[in-house]
Amino acid sequence: MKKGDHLFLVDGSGYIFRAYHALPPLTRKSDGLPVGAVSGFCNMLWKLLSEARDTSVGVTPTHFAVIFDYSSKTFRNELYPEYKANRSAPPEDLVPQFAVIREATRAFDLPCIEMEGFEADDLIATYARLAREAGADVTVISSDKDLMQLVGPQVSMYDSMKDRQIGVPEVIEKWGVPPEKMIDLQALTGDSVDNVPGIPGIGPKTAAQLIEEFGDLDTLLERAGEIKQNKRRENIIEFADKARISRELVRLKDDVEVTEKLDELVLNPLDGPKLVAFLKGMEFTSLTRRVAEATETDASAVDAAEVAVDAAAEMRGPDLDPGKAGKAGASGTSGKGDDTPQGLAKRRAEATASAKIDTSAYETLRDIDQLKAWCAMARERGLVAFDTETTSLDAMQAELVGFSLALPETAPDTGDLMVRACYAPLMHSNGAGDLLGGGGAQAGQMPMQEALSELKALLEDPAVLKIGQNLKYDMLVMAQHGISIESFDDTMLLSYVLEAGAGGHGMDSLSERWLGHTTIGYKDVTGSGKNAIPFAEVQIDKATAYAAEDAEVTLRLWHVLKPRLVADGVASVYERLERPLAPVLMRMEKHGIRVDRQILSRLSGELAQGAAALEAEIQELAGENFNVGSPRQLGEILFDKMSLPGGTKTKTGQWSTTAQALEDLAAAGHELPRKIVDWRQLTKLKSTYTDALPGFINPETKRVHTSFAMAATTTGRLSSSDPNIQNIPVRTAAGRKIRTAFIAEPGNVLISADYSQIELRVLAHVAHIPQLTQAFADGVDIHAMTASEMFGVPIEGMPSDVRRRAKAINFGIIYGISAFGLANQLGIERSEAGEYIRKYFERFPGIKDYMEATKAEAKENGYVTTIFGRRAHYPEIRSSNPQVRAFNERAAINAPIQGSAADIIRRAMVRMEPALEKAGKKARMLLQVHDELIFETAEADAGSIIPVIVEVMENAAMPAVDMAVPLKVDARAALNWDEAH
DNA sequence: CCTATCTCTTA
DNA sequence: GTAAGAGATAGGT
Repeated sequence: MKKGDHLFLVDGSGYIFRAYHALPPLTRKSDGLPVGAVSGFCNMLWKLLSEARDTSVGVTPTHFAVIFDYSSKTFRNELYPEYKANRSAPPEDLVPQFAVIREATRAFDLPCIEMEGFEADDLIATYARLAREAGADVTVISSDKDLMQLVGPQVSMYDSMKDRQIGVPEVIEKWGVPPEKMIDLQALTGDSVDNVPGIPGIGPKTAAQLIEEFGDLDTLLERAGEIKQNKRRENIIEFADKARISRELVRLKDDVEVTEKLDELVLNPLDGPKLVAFLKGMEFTSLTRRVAEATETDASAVDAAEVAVDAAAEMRGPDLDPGKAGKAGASGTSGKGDDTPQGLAKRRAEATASAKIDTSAYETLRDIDQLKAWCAMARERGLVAFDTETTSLDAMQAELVGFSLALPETAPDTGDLMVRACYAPLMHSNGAGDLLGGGGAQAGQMPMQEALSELKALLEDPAVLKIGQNLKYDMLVMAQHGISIESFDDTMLLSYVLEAGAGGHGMDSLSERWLGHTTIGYKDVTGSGKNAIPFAEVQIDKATAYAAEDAEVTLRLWHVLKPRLVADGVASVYERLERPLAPVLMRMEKHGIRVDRQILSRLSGELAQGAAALEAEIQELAGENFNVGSPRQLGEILFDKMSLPGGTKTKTGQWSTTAQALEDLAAAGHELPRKIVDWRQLTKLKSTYTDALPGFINPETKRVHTSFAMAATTTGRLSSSDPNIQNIPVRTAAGRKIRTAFIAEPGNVLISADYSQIELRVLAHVAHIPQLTQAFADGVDIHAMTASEMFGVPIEGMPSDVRRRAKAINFGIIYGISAFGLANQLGIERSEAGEYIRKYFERFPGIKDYMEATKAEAKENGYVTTIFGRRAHYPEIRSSNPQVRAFNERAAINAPIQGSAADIIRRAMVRMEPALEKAGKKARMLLQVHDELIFETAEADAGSIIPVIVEVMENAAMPAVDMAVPLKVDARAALNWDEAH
């Protein structure tokens, strides 16, 4: 930037609030998204930019930036904890607009700048100073008096709503003091909106007069005794300290270490189609037309952009209200009269939890008319809790035994929530195999088909919200009967979004936690162990108490948890990453993957042979027969009997026989440990995979249907079980053979598409590491680049060991590195590992900053956040036990990285089916392995489908987050998983 | 029969 | 150093 340049700085946050209050309320897009403030903001930007192109107007910007508040927690809160403490929460319909306005800024191709710990005003002050020092002129687009201290010969302000220029004369005219005295003036008057104290009884007029008389604040405070008016004199003397604090609060910080440099703010020509796409998506018809004309864009040829209601704004929503949010969340008061989302959520929780649950009051639906009556009531209410009872935990093999419903009612006297619940038994039978014959249906059950057709009408009615706990399971059960569940909420997912890491999300623990109610256990009705009976054989009255209670508890949980979604600012995580994924995963599980029984059986035989041969050799070398699979017996043989050196003990005092320990012994020339390692590999592969997998082949579908758990991990990853397909071997040749058993149907192929280095890319983005960002932009080998930076070795011809070390360090960083862990991984001394880490931090100082900031955030809030707003809770990070604490710190450092990557692939999965549909190709998504998606499709279609898959995956973060680093996806098709991967 | 411990597989 | 699930053994009930 140079003399003659002109920088425009838009006070985005200030503008949002002004536009919101100035414009007619309740301007909404057709999908209900409130967009009034967005509309005002876009019109303002367009006006500024189109005038900028009109050279007849005097002022034309060469550089441009829009600045936002990041959160209200700034250095000012350290100075004065009450700062902005009386702010009320932003209006509910404004909250979602914060994110959209950032999106709008990007659509205009303008830099969108915000920084944690600083207000927009500080960033504006900093850029204004930098530009001034470069000799350029500055216009601040705002009318906020807090910014008037910046006005001077090179800096002026512009009130875009009143179309008014604010220079030095205007400041003097309005406030009676020149801009440089504005700080002193505000120190005296204070600010009730921001809770800046000032001096009581002094307003702008008196303040200006005092400053005129004494020159500045310090002089005034020194000579306050000279003031004639008694009360005024006393107040100034008494509250002198408050005035000094106030001065520091209103003084803008103009030396923030900003990341975007001035030259990056240069104003580029508008990208017409991009902006038109956004405006079209927002349904701003007249602005769309104006922009299309001015940029010569054919609006009809541009697809409307998806509008982001992203997490970032919701994250900040409650932050804007530290006072009330904090009080409502933490104090024990009932929050009566508190109309913030936090207050409402709290009142709802208290009212719901205080109610008694009576499991003897449930209705059993015996005939179809009773069911019809309940369905009619559900339609009237528009919402119903629903739960299925089945014969199996495996939803693919489960038979429907009955279902329960629960409806909300309002108590006439107190207005509290009351719940009516019922159970409809469908397939209960008498115990089979006893002397009386048994096996017949229990009396008083309605015909299955009629019941199902009533149920279908209810579940598929989008006007009735279905509430369930782990509804993916019920969806799968109902899908077997050709029934889908159309609009729904899931209490398990609500709980997961609200408090992943803070406790379990099963119904029993949720009921204890939120309702203080202990539910009837499944085992209480079925018995356990060898006395257990199938649920279908449970007496109907007992089943009614159990099943209807589940529906009631689910409904009550929903009443408690759903309002907290908005109160806690995590609604978009639920709406975009959790709820829409449930039916997607349901279909993946339902489809399953074909597994070749013959291949596994052959492998089992080979493995058995190999293991048997090794076992014989092992017994021979050991000189006795022992259980090779028993670590305890093995440890005694190796370290007591044979007295091999270097043995270590586990925490329970047993000899450690880990693969690493055995490898070390093998390296020292001992034959036995090597054979143990080999034997373990073979038996592991056999027992866990080749023997176990065939047992998961569904007899009906002949395919394997894993179960994906959506609420199992703290970070947002999925987990897989029954069988776990996320740990199928890949690293060794022997292990990979197991993957060859995962095959496509004849005529089909499997496609595997996986993200390349997604976690390191996320790290580069969240920690703002320029070298990493550049390396990914250039597509260079990231580990080699790291090695080159650290060890000064050129990338060309780098020894593989140097790269290996750098790779271990990169992974270590993601895992919250410790010298101990890195030393272990690389087999080097801890001191050497510590030296590597020191060097790494020296070369990439941003990483250290990121780690410290993340730890501090976790300690402060009890949780950390992904780039999409998902929270991972670490309550034990404040533990007094240093080991526990350190472990939680590492986990907290890892969670935003692992979790953001998990969010990205979730977004891809949610968008994948519509994208494939739109491309007109039939392809089924089958599996997810953290950074990889597996599909099956007709062989002839693979070539045309791969680009669609890659496109969806690589753009999955957009538009909610515009990553600083490109995402890269590799995809391949083959007849089996091993070759596709 | 249930649970804890140890080990090993994946990203 | 992060995140998972699962099998075998051993020891309690």
